[in-house]
Amino acid sequence: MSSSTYRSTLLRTLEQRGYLHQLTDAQALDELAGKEIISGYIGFDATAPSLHVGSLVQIMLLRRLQQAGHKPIVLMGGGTSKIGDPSFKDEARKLLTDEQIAANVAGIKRVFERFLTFGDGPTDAVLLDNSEWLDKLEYIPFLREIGQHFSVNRMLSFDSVKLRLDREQSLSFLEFNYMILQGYDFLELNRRAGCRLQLGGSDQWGNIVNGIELTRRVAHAEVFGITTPLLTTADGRKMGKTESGAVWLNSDGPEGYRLSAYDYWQFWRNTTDADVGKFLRRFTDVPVEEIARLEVLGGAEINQAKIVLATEATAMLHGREAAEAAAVTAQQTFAGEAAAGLPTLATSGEIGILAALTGLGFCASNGEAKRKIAEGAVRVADEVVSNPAAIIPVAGEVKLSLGKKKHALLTV
RNA sequence: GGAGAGGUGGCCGAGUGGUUAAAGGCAGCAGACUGUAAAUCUGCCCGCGCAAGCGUACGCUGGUUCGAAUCCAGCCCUCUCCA
Repeated sequence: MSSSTYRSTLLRTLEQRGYLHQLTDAQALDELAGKEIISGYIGFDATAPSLHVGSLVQIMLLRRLQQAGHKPIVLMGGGTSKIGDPSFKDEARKLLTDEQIAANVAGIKRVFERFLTFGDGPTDAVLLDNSEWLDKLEYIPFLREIGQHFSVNRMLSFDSVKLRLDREQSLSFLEFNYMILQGYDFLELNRRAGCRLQLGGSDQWGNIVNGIELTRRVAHAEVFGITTPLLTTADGRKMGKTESGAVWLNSDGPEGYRLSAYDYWQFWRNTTDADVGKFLRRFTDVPVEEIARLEVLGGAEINQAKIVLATEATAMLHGREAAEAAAVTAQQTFAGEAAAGLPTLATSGEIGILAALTGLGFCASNGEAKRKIAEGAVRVADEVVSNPAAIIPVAGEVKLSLGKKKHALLTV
């Protein structure tokens, strides 16, 4: 791809950094982006207390939008989360209560402030919640105004729905309406905020196109859509899992929905060679020329690029200081030292090896911990532990390791 | 409403009375090799227990049986065709 395809900064950047999959009326959008500030939005689910890296492409997309001199709108799906997006999902989602959703929205909001500048200026980001308009909808007026513009025949032909039907899985009417409500969001944002652009993952194409058509028919406004390629790792796996589960963006928040800055750094550090360039372009602000230089490093030298990736990505989310600290901790740890900055577990002066492994979340059960000990994967102060009944005396700090990558400190 | 098919461990998918905590695959974890990479090979992969063993588990609830994921009844849910 040459950068000469587009003239606007926005589209050129997006193309260069690998965010473009499909877009509607590229020409017109390119032209528009070149001459005025565009408000563009992305919808985010509020089904968990934190977003995870799976949403990071979208978050970065809004950041790029703002960097290119446009206005990002973060649309929290407080309303649509009450339904659940059925797109490409095999089964209906559990329905959440209003309280759960409100709590989730609050947790998610904090992350955006790290990536976007919010405020009242023309290109400052704003955050809206679609429950603001969806909650108040009245059924009959809605059907008359909006429903008449949707053809069921057409909706059934969308991949997102077709897939579900082809696989003989049920799709409730509730879920079927998701598409309509999401389309309605675009119309509403166009009316309220002059929004002209919706961005999203490639699985959102159908929903986005619906919104565009609805807005054109009802508001007679020309609006646009962009989707990003589905992000998978080079070996075809879906991105966003680590040894210990999902890669959450929040480092605070409820147990099970957070990930420390150190672990976040590690996640990026462990990137597959083949993905390093791709990730640097998408998830950091490192200039493309610099990335071009880094990504061609061969052999063990590519690790330099991974460190840059990890540090830059972590700095964006958790701050420069936390990122540097994670880098130092990692460097020391993998050089065999007991470094400060590792996850810690407080003890009362001694602790059973099994309790330590489960307490840190390294193992899910005592049984698993025992298996790992039997496999010779567990080390205390770099000495392999072979006795599952071992009690570790903890004076000061003791390093506990599972495998090569999981390390922690036991403290008093 | 009628007829048929089906609901198995994170996912896919075998299994139709005991040897089944349930084949196989995927995903995951660990070991070896490496560069905290990939590929490959090896081991592990419901919980508790040092172990013998115990407890849970095949949509739900009961039943038959010495013994059920497997048989029977009722219920719930899904799919296909018909009305």
